[in-house]
Amino acid sequence: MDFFTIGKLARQAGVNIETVRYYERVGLLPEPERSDSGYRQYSKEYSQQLKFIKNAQKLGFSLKQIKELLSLKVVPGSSCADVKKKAEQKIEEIEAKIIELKRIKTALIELSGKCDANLSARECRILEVLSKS
Amino acid sequence: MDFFTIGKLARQAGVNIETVRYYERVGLLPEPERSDSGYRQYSKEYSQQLKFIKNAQKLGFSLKQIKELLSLKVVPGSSCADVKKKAEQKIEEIEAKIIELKRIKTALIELSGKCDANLSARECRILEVLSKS
DNA sequence: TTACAGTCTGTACCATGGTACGGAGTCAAG
DNA sequence: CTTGACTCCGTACCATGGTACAGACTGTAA
Repeated sequence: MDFFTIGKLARQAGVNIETVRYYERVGLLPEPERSDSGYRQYSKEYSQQLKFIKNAQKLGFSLKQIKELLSLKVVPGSSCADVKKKAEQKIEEIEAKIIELKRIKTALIELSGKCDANLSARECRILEVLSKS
Repeated sequence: MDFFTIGKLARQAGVNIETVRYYERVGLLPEPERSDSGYRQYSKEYSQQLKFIKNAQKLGFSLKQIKELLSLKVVPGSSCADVKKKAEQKIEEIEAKIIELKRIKTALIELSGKCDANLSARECRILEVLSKS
C-alpha cells in the first residue's frame, strides 16, 4: 500500500488541510492509521471518500446528508434503492427550491416595474411596497 | 404618537423579541427612544421598517443587502433607479441560482437512473459514480 | 401589597461549513 | 547539523441569522 500525508490528500482533492481534519472531527472521514510520529497515513480509499464528499456537496447534499449516504454503504441490509430514495428526495427538494426562486423572481420583476427613475429613493415605490402588510 | 413596547412590536411582525434586539444590534433597526425606566418605545415607523426587513428577506435579500436598501432611503441623492438596480441584481442572482439548481437536478436524475434496486448499497452504482474523478 | 407578566443587559449558544493560528514536534535536503 | 516545509493538537474565530438564559428591574391587575 502507498500511504500519503494529509497535505497530499488535501492537494489531491483541492481542499484545505484544515478541512480534512474538520471532516475527520465531524465523522465524515474515518480516523486513519498513524505513523510512529503520529502523522495521519491516508490510502486511496480516503481519497475516494473525500472526492465522494465534494461531489455530493456539488449535488446539493449537506454534510449531514452525505454522512447518511456514507453510512448506507456500511450498514448491512441497506440497498441501492435506499440510495436512490435519497437522491429522489433531493430532487424533490431542489424542485421545490426552483419553484420558490421563480416565485421570488416574479415578485421582484413586478416590483422592479414600479420604479420611476426620476423619483428619489425616499419616495421610491419599491421601498414603499416592501414596507407593506 | 402611540408608542408600544418591544413585545408588541415583535408580535405584530411575527418575530421573536430577541430578533428585534438583534436587528437593533446589527444596525437594521435604529435605536428607539426609551421610557424613563429604560423600556424601548416603538412607533409605527419601526413596525414598517421591521415589515420591510421581513418582506425583503422573503425576496431573497440578505440582512446585509437589506441594510444597503435601507440606507438608500436616507442617503441624499440616491434615487429610485438605485433601488431598481439592486432589485435587478437580485433577479440576476436568482436566475443564476435557478440555472445551477436545474443543472444539479439533471445530474441527480441521471444518477438516479443508475440504480439497480437488487444491489446492496455497498455495490451501488450511484455511490460508485460519486467517488469518481 | 403581592403576584405575575414584561423588559432590561450581557453573554453564551445553535446550525452550517469551514478557516486561522500558536507552539511544538518531524522529516528531508543540502 | 541546520533549515525549511510539513504535521500535530487545541482552540478560537469567520459569516449568517438568529435563539436562550440568568438575574435584576418595572408595570399592572387583583
